[in-house]
Amino acid sequence: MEGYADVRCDYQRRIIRDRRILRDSYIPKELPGRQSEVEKFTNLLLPAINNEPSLNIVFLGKPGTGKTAVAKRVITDLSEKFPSAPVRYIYLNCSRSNTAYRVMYALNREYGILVPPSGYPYDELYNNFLAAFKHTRQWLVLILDEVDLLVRRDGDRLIYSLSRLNDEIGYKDPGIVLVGISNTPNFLEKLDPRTLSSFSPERMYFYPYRAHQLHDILLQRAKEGLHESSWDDGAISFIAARVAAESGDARRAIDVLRMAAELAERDGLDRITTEIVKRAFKSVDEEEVIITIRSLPLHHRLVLLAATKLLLRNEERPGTGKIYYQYKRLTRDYYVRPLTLRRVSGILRELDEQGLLSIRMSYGGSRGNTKVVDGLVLEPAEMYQIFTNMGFT
DNA sequence: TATCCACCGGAAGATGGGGTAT
DNA sequence: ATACCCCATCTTCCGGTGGATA
Repeated sequence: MEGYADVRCDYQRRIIRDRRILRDSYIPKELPGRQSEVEKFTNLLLPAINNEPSLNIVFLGKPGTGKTAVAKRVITDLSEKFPSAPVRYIYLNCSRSNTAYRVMYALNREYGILVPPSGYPYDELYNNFLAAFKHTRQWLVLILDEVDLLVRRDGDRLIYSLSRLNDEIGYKDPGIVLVGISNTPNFLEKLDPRTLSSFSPERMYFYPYRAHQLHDILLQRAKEGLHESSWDDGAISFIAARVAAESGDARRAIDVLRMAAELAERDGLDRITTEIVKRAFKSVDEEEVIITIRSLPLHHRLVLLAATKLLLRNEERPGTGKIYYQYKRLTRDYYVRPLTLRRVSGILRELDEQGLLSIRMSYGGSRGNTKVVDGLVLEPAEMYQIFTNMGFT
């Protein structure tokens, strides 16, 4: 796919001006629909800039609601605007640093301490960090993105020790401002009460974008990233309306715009139309599924394939038992030892969380209670096609 | 109303892989 | 060589679960 992209660029660049702007990682100067959040977050950090205690903060909201964008926008703006403030900003994504140890490892590195990525006692890294932090005499604004992943995997000991730190530090000394970003709205309920009471963050809720906000976001990306008059206004409104109806996820809306631009260029068109956008929705769904499956371990793939095969055979709502049986046959074909039922049950849950299939509980009385697969993200035939393209049968 | 089906899901421990320090 | 540390993934064990059934 990458190879084709290069060729395409050589002979046809009628639509896309700057591909980077069509990615969700690009953070524009202005964030449409999130100006008040930018303002609120900025104000919450101002005390630290003035060398005064500042509240901890948590961003709560579904994916694609602008949490990361607001956080990054504000810290880059603040560090440019107040370059000599006694504040240091660190952004960490907990999908990579998903244990307390790894976060501490990252913090050690940020403060110039070289430690091995594993092998040391956690407490030693913590003490390293504490000493270095005190030595700088600067406030630390620590943004932990996707912090719910960290807590789910490793508990809340990191949040506990970092928020407790402020109490132990001298009254007039610089402290830590913890900013947690969570995709799960009930994140705070999962914390230990003791942790919650010393963390006790100011909550900022991020709601799904509405159609007009998505429209503004898309228009901004189009103006910056696409050539002039290379899109129909109707096409952009269509994306905004449909994404608002299904999720309000700006990341998805931007993805669709990017895909529509690529499809239009590939077809040699000079503008993005509503027709192209409709195709782009389908391509984005499929692209996402393929990427997800590629990142799946073997047994996850086999479980998904087992469910797909059953659905393909018009088996309605297969339960864990049937899926496990089918999965065991697949493991024979691939000469691997099958995992236990307990594990496969867990894998089904994980596939559900990744959005590849959807699971429902079935209370079947004398036939027992079990999880039941309601359906796949794609049609079973499409899913099966993806598997065969990957060499599974 | 007690029982029982067929699986649920938490807890704990095993396994095997990475590492440091002495 | 030995003793310790971190970590993801899986197994083992086991007390639930809720409606159909006897």
